[in-house]
Parts: sequence; C-alpha cells; structure tokens
Amino acid sequence: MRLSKRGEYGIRALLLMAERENEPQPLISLKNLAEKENIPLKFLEQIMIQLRNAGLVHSHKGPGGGYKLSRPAEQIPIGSVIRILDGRLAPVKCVSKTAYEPCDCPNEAACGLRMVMSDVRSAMTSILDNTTLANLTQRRKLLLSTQENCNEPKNAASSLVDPFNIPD
Amino acid sequence: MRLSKRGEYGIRALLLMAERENEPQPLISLKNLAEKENIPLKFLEQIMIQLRNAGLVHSHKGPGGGYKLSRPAEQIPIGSVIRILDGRLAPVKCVSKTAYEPCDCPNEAACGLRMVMSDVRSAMTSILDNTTLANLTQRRKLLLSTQENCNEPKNAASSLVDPFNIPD
DNA sequence: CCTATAACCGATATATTTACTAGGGTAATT
DNA sequence: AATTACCCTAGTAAATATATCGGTTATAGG
Repeated sequence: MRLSKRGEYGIRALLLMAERENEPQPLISLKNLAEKENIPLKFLEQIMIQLRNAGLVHSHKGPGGGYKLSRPAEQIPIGSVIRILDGRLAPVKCVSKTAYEPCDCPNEAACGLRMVMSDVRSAMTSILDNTTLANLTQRRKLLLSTQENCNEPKNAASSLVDPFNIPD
Repeated sequence: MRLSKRGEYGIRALLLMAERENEPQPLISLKNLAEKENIPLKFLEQIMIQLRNAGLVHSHKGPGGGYKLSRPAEQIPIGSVIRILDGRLAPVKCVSKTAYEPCDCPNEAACGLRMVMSDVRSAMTSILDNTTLANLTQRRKLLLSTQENCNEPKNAASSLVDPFNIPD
C-alpha cells in the first residue's frame, strides 16, 4: 500500500514552499528544492511541471526565479497533491469515486476485497483531504519548539500486535 | 497509495477459501482458484507458496488435493496477508513499526510527510488488523441476502469534494 | 542591450521493480 | 498411473524511477 516516489517528492517540495510562504521572497528554485530535499533534479522538474499545470504552484523565470504556492498553504490538502501526482488515492481503482474502473469480479458489490479497500479508502481520504500543508508546517513548528525545552523519551514500542509477527 | 496485484490476488484467493472453510471438502486446487478469480496460474502459485510458508494455508498433494486455510477465517486479518505478501502495510518505510527504515530527511521527527503518513498508517492498520476474512465473507452473505429481497437504490454520488476536482 | 539565470519543454536512455510467462523436474496421494 | 502440490530458474513485459541531453524563453541586473 505504497506512496509513490513521485507523490513523496511532490509533498516534500510543497512543504518546503509552505514554510516560506510568508517570507518576503517566497520563490525557491528547482535546484534549491532538489538539494534541500535530496530529490533528483530532473525528476523534480517533471513533478513541478505537473503541479504547476494543476494550478498548485506558480513559477517565475529568470534569475532569482523559482516556484511558490499559488494559494495559502491551508488551502492545499495532501490528498489533492497525491491525486494530481499519482492519479488517485484509492488502493484499488474499483473503489475510487471518480477514477473508478471496474475490477473483473462477478459481483462487485459483494466483493470482499472491495469492501475492505473501500473502508481503507474512506479512512485515507478523511485524513488526507483534511490535512493541509499548513497543518503540517504548524505541527512541525510545535514539535520543534517543545523539543528545545524538554527531552521527551522516545515513544516506546507499540502495543499493536501482528498475529503473524510480520512488519507494517 | 496502491495495493499490489500480489496482495490483491492473495486476498481474493484467501476469501474464496474462507467461504469454503466449513464445507466437508474445503480443499481447492490452484487451477480452480486461478480460474474462479481470474488470476494467472503460475503467479498465483508463487503467491500460495508464500502464504503457505507464512503458515496461513495448508496444502494437500495428489488428486483432489489443493489448499485450505490453516486456521479459522476469523483469525486471519487482512493486514497480515498484506504484510506477508507486500512486506509491509505502511505507505512509506519510515513510518513502519517493524519494517522501519530511515528516510533521508534531516530531522525525521519533524518531517511533515512522515506526520501525515504516520496518521494514514494508523488508520489503515486499525482497519486492516481488525478486519478478518470471516468479517468479509459475513458482510458478503448479509449483502447477498438483502439484495434478493429488496432493490435498494445504488448509493448516490458522494458529497466528498476534491478542491482540485481530481480523482480518488 | 547583454548576459547569466532559471523556468520551460521534449525526447530518449537506463535501472529497478512489479507482474507476469514458460519450463521442467520432484514428491505425495488417490 | 494420473493428479496435483512443490520448487526453482529464468525470461519477458510493463510500469516506475531516474538520468542525460539539449534546446527555447522570460527576466533581473549590470
């Protein structure tokens, strides 16, 4: 159930831009983005073009040029980013609301796989469509400020148990 | 955020076995499984071997042989199946509890991407570790019996709105 | 105006992973 | 003896993730 590199890099880049959105010069160059986030430059270029075509970012040419968010970070949910870059959120296409395509099981409505995946899709979208770039930079700031003051212990091993003892 | 074919086929096959678990002869041959679920035979063979090695299914050789669940369907969560076949559930490896590997961001704890993905992972595992093969066959039975009696209208278009009008 | 910068754009090549396909031989079991 | 799981190898096809090359266009600063 994996997030593509495309999606990952896109989100990372947008988060960086979100952190700068209120600075006097919010533009960041491709090279800068790529270096800071360790993303292959030309791959990122393709990703940024997609994001621009989708209207998420604005660009400026010339020296000192670069990219910036086209709207406030609190108006950009992570879900939209993934949809733009990966085509859909849903784990299988037969549970996608708008990128729906049928699977080849005889009775789709009574398909067990479809039932779980539909639940998963709902859970994912409720998170991803309600978490914006701004939410994340905010959480980051909070965390960094508390990190300075107190040395919290790392969170202990989860109590979640996989009956087959196999990884997440 | 996709489920691999491997995972999909594995779950489909196990669901079929789950429906038979209480029949006098629960064994299903590979060929049978592959035909009923439209899965490439040799690919499914590899998947079944993995599931057998993980202890999820038992097999019997010889004429009339085949596969069956190694334990009651209510003791097999979908999450375990995906972990066995895909290596992990988590959308990115840096949020996996036991298949954890670091990503290359400077401060992992303050990584925005990691924060959302961690939330997504939690939501996914809470569904996938609490939904068993038995839950799904049960839901299927319920649905099929109500389908016979009344002609429910199909669920109308969702009220979920993607601000960028792009698919799930 | 000139020049360097950096976006824009497109094609193509390579690597890796995923999704299969093909083949063939061994071992139980009916 | 026929069936069917078991097992391993290797190859192909397509998708994903990248790299390489090379050009055009807008623009800020000198």
